[in-house]
Amino acid sequence: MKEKMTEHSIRLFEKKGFSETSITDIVESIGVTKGTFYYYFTSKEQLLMDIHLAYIDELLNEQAKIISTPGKTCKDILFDIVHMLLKSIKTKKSSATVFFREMKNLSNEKLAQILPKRDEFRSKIEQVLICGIESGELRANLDASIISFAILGVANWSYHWFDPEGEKNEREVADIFMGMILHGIEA
Amino acid sequence: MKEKMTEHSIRLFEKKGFSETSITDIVESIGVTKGTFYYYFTSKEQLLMDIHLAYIDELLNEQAKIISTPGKTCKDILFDIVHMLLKSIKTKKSSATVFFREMKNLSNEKLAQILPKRDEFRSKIEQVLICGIESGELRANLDASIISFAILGVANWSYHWFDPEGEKNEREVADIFMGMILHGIEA
Amino acid sequence: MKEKMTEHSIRLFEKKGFSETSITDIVESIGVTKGTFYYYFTSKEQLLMDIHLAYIDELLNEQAKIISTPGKTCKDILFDIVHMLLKSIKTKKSSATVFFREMKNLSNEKLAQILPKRDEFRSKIEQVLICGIESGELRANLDASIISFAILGVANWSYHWFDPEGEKNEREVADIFMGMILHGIEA
Amino acid sequence: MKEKMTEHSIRLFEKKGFSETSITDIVESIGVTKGTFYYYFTSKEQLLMDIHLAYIDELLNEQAKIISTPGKTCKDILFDIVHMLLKSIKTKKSSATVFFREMKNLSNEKLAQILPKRDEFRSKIEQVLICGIESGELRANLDASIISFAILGVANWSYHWFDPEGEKNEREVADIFMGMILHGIEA
DNA sequence: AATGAATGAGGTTTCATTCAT
DNA sequence: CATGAATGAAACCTCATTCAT
Repeated sequence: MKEKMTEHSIRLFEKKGFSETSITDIVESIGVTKGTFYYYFTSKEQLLMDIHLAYIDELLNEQAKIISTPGKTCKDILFDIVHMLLKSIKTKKSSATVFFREMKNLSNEKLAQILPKRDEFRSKIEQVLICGIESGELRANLDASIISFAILGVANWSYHWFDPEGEKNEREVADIFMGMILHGIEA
Repeated sequence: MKEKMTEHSIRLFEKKGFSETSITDIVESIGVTKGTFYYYFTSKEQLLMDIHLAYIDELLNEQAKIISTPGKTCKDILFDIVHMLLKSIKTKKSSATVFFREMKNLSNEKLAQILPKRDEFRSKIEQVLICGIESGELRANLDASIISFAILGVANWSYHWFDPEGEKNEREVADIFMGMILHGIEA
Repeated sequence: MKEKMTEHSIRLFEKKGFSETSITDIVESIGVTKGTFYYYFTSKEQLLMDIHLAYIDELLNEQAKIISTPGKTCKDILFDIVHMLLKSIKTKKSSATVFFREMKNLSNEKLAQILPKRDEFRSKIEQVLICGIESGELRANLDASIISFAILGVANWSYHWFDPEGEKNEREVADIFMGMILHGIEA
Repeated sequence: MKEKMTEHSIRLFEKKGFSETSITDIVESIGVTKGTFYYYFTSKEQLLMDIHLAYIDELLNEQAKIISTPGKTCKDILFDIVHMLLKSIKTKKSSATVFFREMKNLSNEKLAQILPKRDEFRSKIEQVLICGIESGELRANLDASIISFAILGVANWSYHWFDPEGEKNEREVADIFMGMILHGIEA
């Protein structure tokens, strides 16, 4: 039941926004009453926090798996991370949207739990870049920090437009993205 | 007075979010009464619409100026657009945040005015890419559409993290971004 | 201008109700601004009072003319009064509706000016009835007071349904009404 | 509680008018909070609609009982209907006032539910008249439609003045009314 | 004679939350 | 586990009115 509520909430939050979705909206969407909601969640914010945590923890988890897999070049790792982000936008578009858009609805204390994880994710990318520079795979004069933001921008921005049912699937988009990130677009 | 109200609203919307900012918050921030707000705006949504229109129209305007300036290569144009986006995030960070985050608070009719403009901006970038491909400046095998989203992602994502007072200014960040976009990061 | 404003107000009050019609509605309907309204009227209530006074004074005036015309039987007078009420509903339907429906929006002091006039109108009808009873024109056992209310009811209720453009004109309806009032409907 | 709220609302609407009565007025009159009101009613208009429906349905119901009772002449039926209307004005004066005066505060969709019922009530009276004409009880040359409005006017107008505590009770007034309606007032 | 900026009180409605059952 | 009645604070918005110009 808690799971079911969370699912429905994510969908509603994506469509209408967190503030614009009322507890009534949520409980009516699954045919129970408000009391039931407060049996499973202590507050609306708690529910939002659950969604955030589930999303970022999953991302960090996937990222860790990618990084720790032996026998990969840094470029392989970067590709896998970008690909994984697109896959997550494909399968969890609603969660992604809520995650990127509704963060400000968390209280400062809750934010203090989420923000470090967000930065950890980016920071791991930066480390991969540095590792690649040191190993000679990547250009020596890169600003690893700014480039990590650039790569995140390329991948994450997809939640604004990427359509999993569209012409290109997430693998193809990841290929195109990595083509540009690695080799640029200049002739 | 209307201008003043809009300014303060943008700042508040950025900090607290559109839905979380009340008319009371706005009018108290400048020491007038609610009636005054409704003397100048027909609704809260109208104010949000004004902000959106002002932002996107300004972007389109700047973009048009860049594109129509004679004697530029396509790469110059791309650089100028990315640079311009970063400048606009620097000087109008609040507006940018509101623009990218609070779009769902517009009614469908209002959205129908904004979305085409947003896509026009992206589409212009795609045209520059195509033009560059045809002239031989850019690689022939690019997917101009997806790449236009990638470039937008790199630039626009900055509103999440770019600090105009930080270590790098908008010119330097634009240089780094264009370095990656044009030449890639591979050694 | 004052006249024009009153006319438009009556029409708006009829259609939307007094409370539901704002000063803005009124001034916009004639293309001036709110200041202008307050140049001519001291308050919205004052305007309503003007409408009430104009209506009831006109009715009393017409009634007085009918009663004072020499050489009429009481039945003639009753007919003329009923006919006059129907004519007034025909030509001043909006005023009539406002008069009968929006009285409660007058303050007690204003009501104290209107109510005696309303009762004076009815009372005059009662006097005509009494006069007719004494002269032998009307049945001796009538309750003149209650019958005066009955006659008023027959005539005034017309504002709910009488359509001057309809099948019967006000003269024909007055004839039918008086037929019933004088001779009843029994075979 | 819902019943209690409706009762108090009717009383307040009668005294101050629908628009002039605020939700605050209503809930304060029974010592609950505004939230409670909206727990039972979806809107203020819904409450007004409830009142209208309850009133007209009750009238139609009573009318149907009168008409379907066997062994009555048409004149009996007419008397019973007029008497019933006066009784309803006696016992439900507030509802009657609200019903006759506040109809314009219903939206068009709601009106479309009420108006047919109102006309059904009048139409039933017309049918009784026609039946009486055909049976020879009533004069052959009556305009049944207009006369039905006249009878309704006589009876319904009472809500403006009838005082159940006054000199005459509703039975006596009904007798006087029917005396005029059946036999007229002429000597 | 008319305007337009500003007010402030009050309107209807929404909603997260509580709690006895 | 779940309900349903109730709360109360706060939301957006309207509007009669004032007043300097």
